[in-house]
This record gives sequence, structure tokens and C-alpha cells, in this order.
Amino acid sequence: MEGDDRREKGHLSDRRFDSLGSVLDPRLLSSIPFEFMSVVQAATLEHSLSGVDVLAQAKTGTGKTLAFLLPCVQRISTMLPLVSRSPSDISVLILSPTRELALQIEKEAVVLLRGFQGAIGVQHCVGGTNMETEKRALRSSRADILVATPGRLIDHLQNSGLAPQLRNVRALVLDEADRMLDMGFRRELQTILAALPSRQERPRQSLLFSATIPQGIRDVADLDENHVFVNTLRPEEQNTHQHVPQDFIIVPHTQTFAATLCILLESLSQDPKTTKPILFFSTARSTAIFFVLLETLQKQLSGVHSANLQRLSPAWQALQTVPVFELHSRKSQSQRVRATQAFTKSQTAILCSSDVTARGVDFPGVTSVIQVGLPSSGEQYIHRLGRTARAGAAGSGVLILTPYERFFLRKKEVAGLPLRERKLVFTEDDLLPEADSAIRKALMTVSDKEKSQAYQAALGYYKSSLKDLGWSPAQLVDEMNDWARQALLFQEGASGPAPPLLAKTVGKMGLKGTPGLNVVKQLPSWADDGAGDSPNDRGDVYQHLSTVRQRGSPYGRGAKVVANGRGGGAGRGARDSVVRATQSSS
DNA sequence: AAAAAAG
Repeated sequence: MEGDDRREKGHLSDRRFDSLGSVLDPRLLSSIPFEFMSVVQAATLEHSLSGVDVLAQAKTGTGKTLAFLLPCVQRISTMLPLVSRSPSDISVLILSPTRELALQIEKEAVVLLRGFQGAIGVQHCVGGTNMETEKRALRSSRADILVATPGRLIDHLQNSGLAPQLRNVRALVLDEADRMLDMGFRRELQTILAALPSRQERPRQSLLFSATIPQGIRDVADLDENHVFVNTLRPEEQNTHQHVPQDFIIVPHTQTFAATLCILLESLSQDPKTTKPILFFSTARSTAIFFVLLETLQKQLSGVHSANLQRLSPAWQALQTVPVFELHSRKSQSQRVRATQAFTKSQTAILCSSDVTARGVDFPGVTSVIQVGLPSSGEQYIHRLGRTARAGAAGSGVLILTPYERFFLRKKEVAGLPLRERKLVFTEDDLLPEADSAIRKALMTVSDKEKSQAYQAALGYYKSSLKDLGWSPAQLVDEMNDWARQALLFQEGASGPAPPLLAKTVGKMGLKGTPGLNVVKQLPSWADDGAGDSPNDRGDVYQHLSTVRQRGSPYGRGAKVVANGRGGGAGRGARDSVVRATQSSS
């Protein structure tokens, strides 16, 4: 605790919020839930409160949200009692790259607005929710501050007649600004900017916040030429990620899930009461599969007779009860909201996530970030890592790669990081053979449909990295087919040697004519969208597995494990198992 | 089709 306090002070400044007593509206000042400003806040507030444009670079988890909300709320408060304004006018527009981040920002704004007792309102508009409900709320209640994701905002502009409410916008905030300005969002941002009044006719302030500020951001951003650039990174520390202990592990792709499970079991055995890792996957489909695997393992464990459960190692016991959540774009928005809330308030839990939560989202107390498979970019690796070790707390990172993904370590954003290779050392009683066996059994309960979807997603994902991988399209298909069969245990059945793909889909992927693909005119009924998610009855398998071995894991040691030149032997029980790790610099 | 983001 003492150490935490010291680190906590590291991101706090010595300036108190009440030093702004002459500048800030007292109702705003009294709603600030902190005594001291963070470093970013202290460095940006004097500028942003003066009204100039600000481009700020700061570590994640250091109070950026409050840094841009304060000047926005203050600005609106000076416009009170709002006689000249229509109650439906939007004064501040905040854009976020994900729905979860938008909702989180709105929540912080609600806190800051308490003192105004409804005179200033904040609302959100994000996808995946009822369009009509939002439309009505935007009409009938104050939305002085609107927090939005781009797609849904444009939808409202074009279909709900929201445009007139934006004619008085006085401030525009881009959170995760680099993401908002990159190729994926730039067009949408242009559409939104076009709906705002020109800055000549209606002066406004732009506030851009991000942990990484790439070259050229100023060329595309909506920034005044007299803007202030604030960099709160100390040169010697650069970014959090320089200080967070980070390991990488290279395993064959058949062992990726087992290695991931090992890392989880290891952290559960060290600290079952406080462990709170996030597991990041590259596609929504593989996120879903690993989540199902964990759920299945838990159900299998709960079928183990309690007397036998006592004999298992503490890690397996802990796995049975730790809450597990999944969060990605293939879930409904209400499920996403529920998972976000539940993981936020859990002291110990496991979150399986896609890159939805890679940026900005603030889950308290995340103890480690485990990245499974190739991250989509060096920057994305850093943003994901930033979900732990926030606001001065401790945290660590693990990256699990296959040999063909090793090139990632040479990317320029990653090459300078303190990433150290860690080998899972195979000893007689280590966890990997058990984990492998458990994963294989659990995979039997995953439907061919789910496996096919993961296969298709992986093809699409790796296709964008062919150059880095040094693969031809045919090699890509070979590797992914092997992955489907050997790692996902996709059964080559009546449908052919690989999961089936529609000719149409293959065409869109640009893989027409590539050997090795199982191209079909029509998907078999089990893989069709209309079919249920799980034709296999998981319940049967639980029953089947409910007999436990005398000692060790409930999953036996059936699978032969070969990695780094050593096979896993039949050893003693899991009670004494540990993942042995050796550190060696890479 | 591949994170995400509109349905």
C-alpha cells in the first residue's frame, strides 16, 4: 500500500483543484472528486480554460478525461442561464472510437455536473442501442454535452434531424485522437466536421487527447494554427509501457490456448483473491472461443466431486470460481454493457476481450494484460498494455506468439520495449500438459460452426499481414487449415478438409483460386447463420468428464505435448505444479 | 471477410 501511494503521487501534481477557485464555477469546483490535479490536468488546464486549442499527449490512465471535461463544463457554465440558447442545443461534442469509452466519459461528466442540478445535461449516442430512444432523449432533454461514436452520430445527423442542434457547438473533443484521425475513422470525422458550423462564423475550441501522437496528426486535425501542444511524458520515462514488466512466450500455434491457460493458472495460484487479468485476442471469434473454453472448464470443474476438488492444486480450484467475462463486437450492446460493469466492479475476474477495450477504457485494478497472438500493430500492443499499471498501480504484460508471428518483436514501436523472453519449461509436473489436455477436452464442446467462424476470421486477419509473415496466399491457407485442424480440432468430415467458405466470401477476401480452400456454393446447415450456436450438447461432455483422476488435474494427461524439444511426461499430481519460468534477455 | 463503428 505504501508503495502504491508513492507511485500514485508520481502521476499526481502538487497543484490543488481549489487553486482554480477564482476561475471555475463553484458548482463545478465542488463536484470535482479529487483534491490534487494529475500531471496532465495541471499541464493542460491553464491553456484549455483560456479557450485555446490544445493537443495533449499523456500516458493512459492519468486523468485525461477530467482534463478535457473541466474546460468544457466551465465553458457551458459561463453561458448560463442559457437564455439565448435553445434547450436542445449541443454546446460540446465529444467523439470516442468505441461505445464503451463513450459511455465511460458520459459517466464522468455526470459526476461533474451534479452541482448544476439539471441545468446542464450530458447525453450519449452510440451504436447498438435503440435509435428511437436516443432520438427522443436528444429532443426532449438537455444535451449540452454530447458524447458520441461516429457512426451513430452520423446516423442521427442524416435520419433524426439532429443537424440543427449542432449549429451552436463551442467545443469539439477528440478522445484517442490518433485513432479518430486514422484511416478507419477519417471519412466519418470529415462528415461530422462538415455538419458543424465553420469556425469563422462560430468560434469553437478543439481539444485533442491521446497517448500517442503520430507525425502528421496536425495536418488532418481540426486544430487552430495557434494551438498549444502539451506533452506530459517525461523524456526519461516516455510512457508507462517502458516500466511495466513484459514477457513474451513463443509456442507452436497448437499450444497457444494451452499456454494462455497456463499463464492464467499461474496468476491464480499466486494471488487467487486479487488477480484480474485481461486477455486480448485478435478477432472477436477467437475471443468468443477462448471464453467458451474457460466457461466449459469451469462447468467441468464444478462437476468434480468436492472431495476430489480438494486434491487439486489451488490454481485449478481458483479457476472454478473466478468470474469470466467476454467483451467484443459480436455481442449485443446490452451484453457488452453488462460485462463492462461486472468486470469493473470485480476485485478478481478474467476478461476475454477483443480490441474494443484496447484503448482508453479504465477498468480499476487490472493486474496483467495477456495478449494472445499477433497484435494488429505495435501501437495497439502499447494501448492494450496500458489497461494495466494505471494511475501508478502495478501491473505486468505477457505476449504469446507463434514462431511465425515472431516478426512482431522487430516492429519499431516494440523493439525498444523491455520485452523479455520467457520459456515455459517442461518439467514432469508442470501445468502445460494438463492445460493442453484440458483445452482439448473443452474444444470437443465447441461447435464446428464456432470453429469455422474463427477460421474465417483468422484468414481475414492474417491476410492483412501477409508481407510481414512472408507468406504466399497458398501458405496462408495451409497454415490456417492446419490451425483449424490441429489447434481448434476442427473435424474434417463430410464437409471437406477445411472449414467451408462461400465462393462469395473467398472473392471478397481476394483469395479466389487459392489451393487448399474448401469453397462451397452453399454453407452446410450446421454452419449456416440460422443454425444454433452449439449443436454439440455440452452437457453430455460435462457428465462424461465428471470422473476425476486420483491426483492431478481433472482433465488427465492424454495429449502429447511437444514444444521446445521436450515432451510432457506423465508426472505427479497437479498439487505441486507450477509453471516454471526462466528469464532470458531477448 | 479482418478491431472498430450504422443497421
